[in-house]
Amino acid sequence: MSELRIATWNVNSLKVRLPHLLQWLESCEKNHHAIDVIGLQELKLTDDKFPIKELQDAGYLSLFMGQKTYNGVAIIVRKDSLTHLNQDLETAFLQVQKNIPGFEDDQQRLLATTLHFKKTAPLRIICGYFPNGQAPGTEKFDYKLRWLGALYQFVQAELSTHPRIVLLGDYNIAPQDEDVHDPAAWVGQNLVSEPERKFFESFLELGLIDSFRMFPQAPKTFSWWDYRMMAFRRNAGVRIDHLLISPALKEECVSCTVDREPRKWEQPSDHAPVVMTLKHSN
DNA sequence: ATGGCCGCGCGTCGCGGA
Repeated sequence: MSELRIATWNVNSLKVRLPHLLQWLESCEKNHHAIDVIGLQELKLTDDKFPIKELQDAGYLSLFMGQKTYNGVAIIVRKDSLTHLNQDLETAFLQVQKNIPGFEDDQQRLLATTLHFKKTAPLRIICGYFPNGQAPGTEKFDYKLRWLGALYQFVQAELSTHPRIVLLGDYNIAPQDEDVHDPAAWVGQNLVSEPERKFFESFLELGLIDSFRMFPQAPKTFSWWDYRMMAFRRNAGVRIDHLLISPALKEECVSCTVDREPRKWEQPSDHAPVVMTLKHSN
């Protein structure tokens, strides 16, 4: 039996959070829970500033697409976890897709790639930083819905060619009331409004599965807490970071958990990493 | 108690985040 760990983390500036990322990856490795692949969001840096070398020194290869100030996504893979033929930057990331095909966008929000791991059959990883949306009725919200519509089309097409898909990232959608600390106060608000939740549902209707909800979870488990109002101490959060898996992966999926530890560290990201484990019997 | 924070840029406040 071997395990593969896949994570998602909105780091809210990779420049600021690189030490946290490296520390977290190292601590996972030390605990014999090494992260094999992680999708990052909100890099907030241009490609020339991406810490390729620091991550390579930590044993990880990087695929990234940044921009100045806002957005930016990356997929980082543990070199040793890849098949020997794929253990360098030129060959690690196959079938790379940058942003959603056919959807004109200046904002760098989506990366997809196929990875060939030693432990399992190839996986199609789609890493998204879904638009925040600001508030229903705004232009940014319209953009969020258009982006979601384009993503739906893309994922539908991907499913027909790639059976083993992980759609991970910062969805900026809390799918159910149990994913919100105070559902009554949030009714109709951004992140929980009906059209957003309908889109989340539409991905489930495509057959994707919210890996987090496959398992019993502590009530009030969240992945994001506002920096203000002592939200983390009060656990006033929302669960908006998700790993959805295609049906082909359901039997292999054995856990999905939020790691709250890095949120407690000095100068943290406002998001916590979420980790999913696939078990492959061989 | 509807507020309090944080990161960024060419900035010393405004914007975006969620």
